[in-house]
Amino acid sequence: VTIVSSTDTRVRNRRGEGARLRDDIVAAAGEILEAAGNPEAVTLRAIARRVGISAPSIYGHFADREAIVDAVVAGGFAALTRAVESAIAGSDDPAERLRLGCGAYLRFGDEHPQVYQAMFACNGTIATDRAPIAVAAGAEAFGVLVEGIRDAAARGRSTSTDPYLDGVATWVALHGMSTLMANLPGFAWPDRDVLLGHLVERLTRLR
Amino acid sequence: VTIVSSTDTRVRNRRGEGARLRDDIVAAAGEILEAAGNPEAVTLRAIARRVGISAPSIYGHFADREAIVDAVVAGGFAALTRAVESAIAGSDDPAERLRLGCGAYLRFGDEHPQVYQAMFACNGTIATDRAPIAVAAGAEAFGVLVEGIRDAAARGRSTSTDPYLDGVATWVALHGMSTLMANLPGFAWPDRDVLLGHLVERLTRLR
DNA sequence: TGTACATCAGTGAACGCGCGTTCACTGATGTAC
DNA sequence: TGTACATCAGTGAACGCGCGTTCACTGATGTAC
Repeated sequence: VTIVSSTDTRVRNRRGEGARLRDDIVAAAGEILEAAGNPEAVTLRAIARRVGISAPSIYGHFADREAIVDAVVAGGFAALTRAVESAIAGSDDPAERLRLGCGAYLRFGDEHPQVYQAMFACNGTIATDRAPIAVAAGAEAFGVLVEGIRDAAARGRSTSTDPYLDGVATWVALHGMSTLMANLPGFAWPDRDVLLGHLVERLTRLR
Repeated sequence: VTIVSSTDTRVRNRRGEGARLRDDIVAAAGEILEAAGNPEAVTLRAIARRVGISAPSIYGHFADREAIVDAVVAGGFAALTRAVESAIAGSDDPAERLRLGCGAYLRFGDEHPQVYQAMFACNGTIATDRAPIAVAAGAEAFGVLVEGIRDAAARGRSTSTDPYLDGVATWVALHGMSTLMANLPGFAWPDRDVLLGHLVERLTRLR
């Protein structure tokens, strides 16, 4: 167990290296979000306490509080895309690549449930500005999924005749599985891998 | 458009009817949640402004702020169960009943996206106390789904051999579809009913 | 090699705000006699 | 029928808190000469 005391004093960055604080701020924000389970807990003061700086120092790197959460979300999308792409690189078989990719997607949600939630919680009123970020970044990972289904169909491993529709279906199912399992740990869930395999198989129409 | 001015003054309840304020408080909390899109916006003062009372009056009916949100969530579960049950009463055909029930579930999510989100957002740290409520109340609606699949299978309308697993699969897919469509309106969604029909058909194994 | 100086990476105190919650209270409304 | 009184349904002022943000500042670090 690593305990970061709140009385920690950080050594000041050397000249020219001030930008490193930016990364520390984003990392701290992500940790606070993950620990508190709610984006409102990611306050400038909480971040400052965790990093070991004073709150106003943050303004050298971010315009306001919201910009920090946006950076956490952007980092989450980058990490998710990386995870999925490195997972599917593990096989040449199109059906297996679909399974690996979806498994990696779900694993990301398991490991960073609050960041994952924040990534897709740019709902209506609150952060309409962030929706385009999510759409653009998520579109990349989503495109990989659709291409995977198309490829599997072309090579006779899937009976899909509408890869886009099947891709959306698979994605919403994965999303629902990830968020519900995180939020309702008390429910009598079937085995994670059985459920995942079931969804992927039926929705990407593997055979 | 109905505009409820914040300078509205409420007529005081007559003696013995004080409990009516309780319902007004829960209704106002639900409206604020739905309008603001985030549970932190449901403050005692915002509720008081909307109802036309002073903030301390709320303490006659609720122990604290959290209890109000809990009441909204409980009301949401009751309404969801009612909606699903009244929808499936519209047909005797087991496959059609599944479609109708899932359609009603999704419609509830469409019409009350923030309440729906709050119902299932009793994540880890924040409101562990609320998880049992969700599990118990949701279990009722979920049981209806599993029974529906079992019934359809018994009458030859579904090829399901594991109604529980298929029920979970259907549920997580509906949940994912509901929350993602609400949160990412900018995405190029397929037609709502096509996607819904697709998910229900494949996951409950209709034939 | 020494020194004045610009710049960088932050700090500390303070502001105004809305919040949950408490406290003592008020005034209308029913009820007992 | 009248009246004293208990009760009910709230109110108004105040508290302490943590927050985002601003402002003028400080002191170490590198650079020009």
